[in-house]
Amino acid sequence: MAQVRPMRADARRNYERLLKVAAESFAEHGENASLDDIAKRAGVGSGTLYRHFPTRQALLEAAYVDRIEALAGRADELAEQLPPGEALVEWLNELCVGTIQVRGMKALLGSAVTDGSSAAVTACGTSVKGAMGRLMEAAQREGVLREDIEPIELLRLAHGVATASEMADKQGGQIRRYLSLLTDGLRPGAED
Amino acid sequence: MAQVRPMRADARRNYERLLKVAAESFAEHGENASLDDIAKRAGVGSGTLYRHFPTRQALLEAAYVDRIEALAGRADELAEQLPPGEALVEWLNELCVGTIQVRGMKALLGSAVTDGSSAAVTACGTSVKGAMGRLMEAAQREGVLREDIEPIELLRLAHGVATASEMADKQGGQIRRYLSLLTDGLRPGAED
DNA sequence: TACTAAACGGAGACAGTCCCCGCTTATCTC
DNA sequence: GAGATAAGCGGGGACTGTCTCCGTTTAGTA
Repeated sequence: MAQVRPMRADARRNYERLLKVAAESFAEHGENASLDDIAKRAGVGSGTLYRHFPTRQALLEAAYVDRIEALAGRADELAEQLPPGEALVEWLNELCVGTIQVRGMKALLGSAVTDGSSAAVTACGTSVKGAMGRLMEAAQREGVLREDIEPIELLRLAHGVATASEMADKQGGQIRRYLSLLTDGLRPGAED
Repeated sequence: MAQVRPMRADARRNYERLLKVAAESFAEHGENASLDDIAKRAGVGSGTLYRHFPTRQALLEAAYVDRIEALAGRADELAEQLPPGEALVEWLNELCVGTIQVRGMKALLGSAVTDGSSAAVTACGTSVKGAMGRLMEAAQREGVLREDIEPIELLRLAHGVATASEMADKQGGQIRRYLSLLTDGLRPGAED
C-alpha cells in the first residue's frame, strides 16, 4: 500500500464545501444542476470542481453516499422489526420513495445497478446490493419469496417500479400500488 | 372550423425532409440528437426547424407517429392470432422491445403515459392506450388478467419493465424475463 | 409582371461542459 | 522566520447545444 499523504488543508476545505453545495444543488435542481454553478456557489473555480470530481457521476455519488449507506442500514433495521416478507416489501417501498423524492439519487441508484457502470459507482451500489441480498435470503428461507431471482434483478425491477410510479404522480403516491402489482402478479385471484 | 389553407410547396418539402432526417438522427444518436444538426443535415436553417417543430417533443412525436400507430395495429393482429392472455404478453413484449431498441421512442412513449403531458403527445398516446385497453378487456373476459387494473397502469409498468431490462442489457435480452416476473409475481410457486 | 404574405436561414445571445496553464499558497526544511 | 517547491487554485476560453430575431427570399396570385 502506498503511503497517501493527507490532502492539503485548503484542498480538503474546498472538497467539503463542494460536497455540501452539490448536495443542496442537486436537491434543488435535480441531477442536471449546473456544475459551474455549483463551483461558483462553493466559491471555487470550475477547474477545482473538475479536479476533485472528474465527472458528474463522481460528484453525485460523493454527495449521496451517506444517504445510500443509510438506506442500506435501514434494511437491517426493518429486518429486525418485521417478518421477512414485510421487511422486504417495506424496504422496497423506502427504496422507491428515495429514488423518486431525492432528486439526483435516481440517476445514481440507476447506474449502480446498470450493466457496465463504472467501478466507482459499483462501490456505492455494493452496500445496496448487500442489503437487498440479506432481505431476500431471509424472505426465501421463510418461503415467501421465489427462489429463482437475484438481488440485482429485484433492484432493477424496483427502479422500474419507481419509474412507473413517477409517471403517475411525481410525489410517489402510487409506489405501494405498483409495488403490490409486482409482488402479486397480474393474474386474477392475486387481488387482496 | 376555419379553412386551413394548404402549406406552401417549399414549406411542405422542408417539413418532410426534416421528418425524414430527424427519424434517422434520433435512431442514430438517441433522443438527444442535436436539433441544429438535424436542421443542417436537412439543408434548412435552424429557424425553419423550430418553426415547424417548436419543441424536441414535437419533432420526436412527428417522426415516430407512424411507428406508434403500427405498434397499436400490431395489437389487433396479435389478438386475432393468439389466445387473449398470450396476445397481451406478446404485445407487451413488442412494446418493450420498441421502447428499448428504437432510440428516441422511449422518451416519447414515456411522456405519453405521464401525468400532465402535453395535449400533442396525448394524441399519440391515445391509440396505444386503446390497443392496450382492447387486449386487456379480452384477457379479463377470459379470466386470465386481474380486473382491478387500468390500461394506463399497465403501460406505465411496461415502461418500468423496459427500464429495468435496459439496465441489465442494452439489447433488451432480459425483457421476457422481467416481464414474466411482473406477470407471475414474486411469490413462490409462480415459477413455471 | 408585380405584389405580398408566407417562409427561410443564419447570426448571435445565452447556457452548459470541461480543459489548460500561469499564478498562489500550504507545508516542509533549515 | 525565510525560502523552496510542488500541490492546488481558478478563470479564461474552446466547444457544443438551444432557440430567437429579423432582414431577405420566394411561392402563389391577380
